[in-house]
Amino acid sequence: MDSDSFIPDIVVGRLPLYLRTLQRMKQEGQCITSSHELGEKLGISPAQIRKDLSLFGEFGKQGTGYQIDYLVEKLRQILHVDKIWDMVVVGAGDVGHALSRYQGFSDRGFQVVMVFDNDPNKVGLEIGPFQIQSTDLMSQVIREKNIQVALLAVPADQAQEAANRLIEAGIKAILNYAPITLTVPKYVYVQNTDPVTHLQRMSYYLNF
Amino acid sequence: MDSDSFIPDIVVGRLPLYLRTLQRMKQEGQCITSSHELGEKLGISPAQIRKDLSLFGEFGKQGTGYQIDYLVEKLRQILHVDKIWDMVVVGAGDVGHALSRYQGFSDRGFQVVMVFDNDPNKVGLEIGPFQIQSTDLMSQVIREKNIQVALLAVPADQAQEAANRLIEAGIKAILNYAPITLTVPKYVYVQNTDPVTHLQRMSYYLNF
DNA sequence: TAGATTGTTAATCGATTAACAATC
DNA sequence: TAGATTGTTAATCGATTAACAATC
Repeated sequence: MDSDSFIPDIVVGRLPLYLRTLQRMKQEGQCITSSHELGEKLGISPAQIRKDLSLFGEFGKQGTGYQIDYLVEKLRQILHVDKIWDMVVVGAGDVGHALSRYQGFSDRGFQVVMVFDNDPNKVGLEIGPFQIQSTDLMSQVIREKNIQVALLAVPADQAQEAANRLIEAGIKAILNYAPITLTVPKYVYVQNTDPVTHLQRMSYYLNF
Repeated sequence: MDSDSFIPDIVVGRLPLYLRTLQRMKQEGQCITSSHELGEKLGISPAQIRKDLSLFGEFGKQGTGYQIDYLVEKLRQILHVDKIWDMVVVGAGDVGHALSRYQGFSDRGFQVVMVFDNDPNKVGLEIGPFQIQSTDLMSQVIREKNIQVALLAVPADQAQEAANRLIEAGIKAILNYAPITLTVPKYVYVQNTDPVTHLQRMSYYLNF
């Protein structure tokens, strides 16, 4: 291991999958696993899993494998989800609604703390456990609470402008649900989840 | 070009992004673009875009670039979205609800035709423009209508079983919203959209 | 024509895998 | 001990980029 070495982003992208699967094994009462078993479940080669993990340390034991508890803890530290990140939801449509009520965040290092919409008719309405806030207050709240993560669920033609405002207010990571490629500074991280691009990636292989 | 050659999946994965951006340019009235301009918008090198496209044919003109209309049409054919694929939504929770009402499918080659849930208390309720159907009818409907695409939005602990039933009924492509790695035969395509794995990929780079 | 941009080749770069000594 | 599995190196494989002739 060489803890100062550069970690390829493609490796970083696999770590959450390892963590998710390990936590599931743990939940099912399992205590130990191997790169072979984990790879089997994920469709990833055992060698790749060992190589990925070895970039961060030596977490296993020859002849035995990996203690699930310990590896989960290490991965949570590596991915910075050994705390809970506050997030804002921007856009109180159907997607924003689903995100506001999603139960799966808090176990895994995140929580929604506020929901914003620029439609005055929506402001004040209940959405899950939140009251919809005006986007007029957005920058201030983000700055005051030092929020770094945003879930962007506005229509495509408003997404870039909303992203600009979020970044200006200090947001560093955006999970973008709008079907558009955002232009952002290098220090801002974006992940896209447009359902249609995923579908089109599959329809390529389908026959009519 | 060599139309019989194997296309790497990583290339297939970029084509929907090209298509999405080109359709947006078209919508804004633009007629011509270049690999340079497209790459600029997507954060992809011009050489890569030209190379990717050249795997499928010669779509551009030296000195000029690409006719957007023509390239859009070709990409739609390549990705098999020059028709509309029928889809079923499985799971009528918040995510299923958002998917059932999502306005962005039909423009881009897909449409939801039915929504299923195994909760008898939900069956019959309205969800967007649909009535929730019992999963008892699911296999039959999928088979009769020859549906190949499913949006899977059930809780994690029911996802594998639901996937098994879908595959058994003839589903070939699953967009999986459950935070779990599905085990499927090789002829079935799965894309995952777990929001938390995306978030964790970003939190790795964030500082407390 | 001069400038621009394609399609394609060859070179570079990076990621994956095979193999094995170390060791539990 | 014998069997299993790690961490790591070197080899292989694949993807990206640089460069340029062709040509609009």
